Amino acid sequence: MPEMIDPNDFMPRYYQLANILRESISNGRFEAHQPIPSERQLETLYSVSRTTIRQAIDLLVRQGFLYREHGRGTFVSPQKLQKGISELTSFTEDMKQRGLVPGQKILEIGYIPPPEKVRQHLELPEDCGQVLCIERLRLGDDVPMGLQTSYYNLPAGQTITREELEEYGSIYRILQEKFHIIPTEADETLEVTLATPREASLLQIEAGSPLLLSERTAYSQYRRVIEFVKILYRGDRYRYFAKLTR
Amino acid sequence: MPEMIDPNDFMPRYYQLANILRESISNGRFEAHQPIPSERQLETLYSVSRTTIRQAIDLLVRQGFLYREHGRGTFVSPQKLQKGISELTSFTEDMKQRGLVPGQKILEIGYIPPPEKVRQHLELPEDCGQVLCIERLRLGDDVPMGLQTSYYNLPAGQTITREELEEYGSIYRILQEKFHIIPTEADETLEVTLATPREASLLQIEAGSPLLLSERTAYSQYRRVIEFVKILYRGDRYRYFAKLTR
DNA sequence: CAGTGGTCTAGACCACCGG
DNA sequence: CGGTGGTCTAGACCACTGT
Repeated sequence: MPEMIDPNDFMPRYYQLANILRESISNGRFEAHQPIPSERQLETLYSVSRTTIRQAIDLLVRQGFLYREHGRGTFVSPQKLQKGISELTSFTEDMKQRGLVPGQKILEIGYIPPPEKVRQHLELPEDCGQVLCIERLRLGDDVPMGLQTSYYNLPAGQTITREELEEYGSIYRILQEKFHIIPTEADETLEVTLATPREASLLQIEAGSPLLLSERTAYSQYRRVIEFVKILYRGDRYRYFAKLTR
Repeated sequence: MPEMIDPNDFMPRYYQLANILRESISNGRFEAHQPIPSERQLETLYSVSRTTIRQAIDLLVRQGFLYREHGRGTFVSPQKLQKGISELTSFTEDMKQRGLVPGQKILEIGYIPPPEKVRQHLELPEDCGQVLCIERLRLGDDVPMGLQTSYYNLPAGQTITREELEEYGSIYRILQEKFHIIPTEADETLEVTLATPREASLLQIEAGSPLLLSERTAYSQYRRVIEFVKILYRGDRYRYFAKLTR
């Protein structure tokens, strides 16, 4: 019954195993708070060494699917701990995870000389040229959720058009599929602010309503800054989740 | 010049090595964006196997001190990525990390029947008794930063007194030193809210000012819920940091 | 006590990067 | 090509848990 590991697959074995185990958890084949087979058992079950087993389990523990207890075993995390958070997601993915249909209304798209703060976050020199700036109203189930302004320093000669953005829906998808740039890490800050009249009218709330301001600098797999994004979320519709460890 | 690893130390070798490397980074012995010695070099430098080396480096990569590039080497992260975030910290530790002197004014401490929401977060049955509730005004450099209400379901017969709390300053310290309970994991949500007149007067702001509301459920090393904490941060003084990965 | 996860070793081969 | 990190093996001993 357990799916097997293909040694010739391009994916590493520990990764294949992690997928198999994660699948067993989602299927309910392994139940919450119940132990999964011990590492020695998995060794013979899947014919891989214990190191590989542990690498797979490490991954799932970090993702919140499993937890270990020394001398007892490895157990399945209860439901609410299974949603991996503190993950770098695009607005689009974020909405999907929340069970909402993501949407957008493009307000602006074009090249501008970056404001000082943006320039610093993008790690650009003072005499840098213009950067791509996109302002969008973001929707969840067709209702305004936030106002997003993002800045990109794309490779020379490359750009993103309004048509592409409308077609793909998500910048992260374009970056990945068109430029092979994968956002892998980001620093984010969250704070509270109040809506200006313009922000309020776009978000369909009253001026002075509280907003959650997120500012994020994202880095590619090559450790280069790829974007600086500012999102103003409606205070009454958005809640931020994080999973903390020590 | 490198500090050595003591095989007889109670700390695992990979952990000792991680400390040595982290120290070298803070000292500036290793500089930002410069490579650290390769894994094979570290193997002979510290007389431990490559597996152990990699375990140490893995730790520092997860903590944001180092990054790897396949085929090139392992490098020191730039300053701003060195502050490990998304870590579970008490208010006290949080303030220290921000360079402020933590303080508190205890408003209430005593046993109450938990409100429904609190009871659910603490995973207690409907007919549970009373739980310990502590309300404190939290200060940073003697200035009000937030209003904290925390709930605990302590082991039978155990409790925390006002005197202990004033002496230790931090609940996490009491939990650790008195009860040997270590908070190791937590789920947190952040949202925006507006100050009620009472909250405003305690925080010395105007009623209706925006606040950042954090709600956190923390788990012990035994995977038991140990606390549910609600903190209302002053919107003008507090900013939340997170480091995201994918 | 036997079984669990935690740490560790000394190898090996691979994919990737630079000169 | 040689050097780097990425993956993997087949062992070993330890600390901890339960019965």
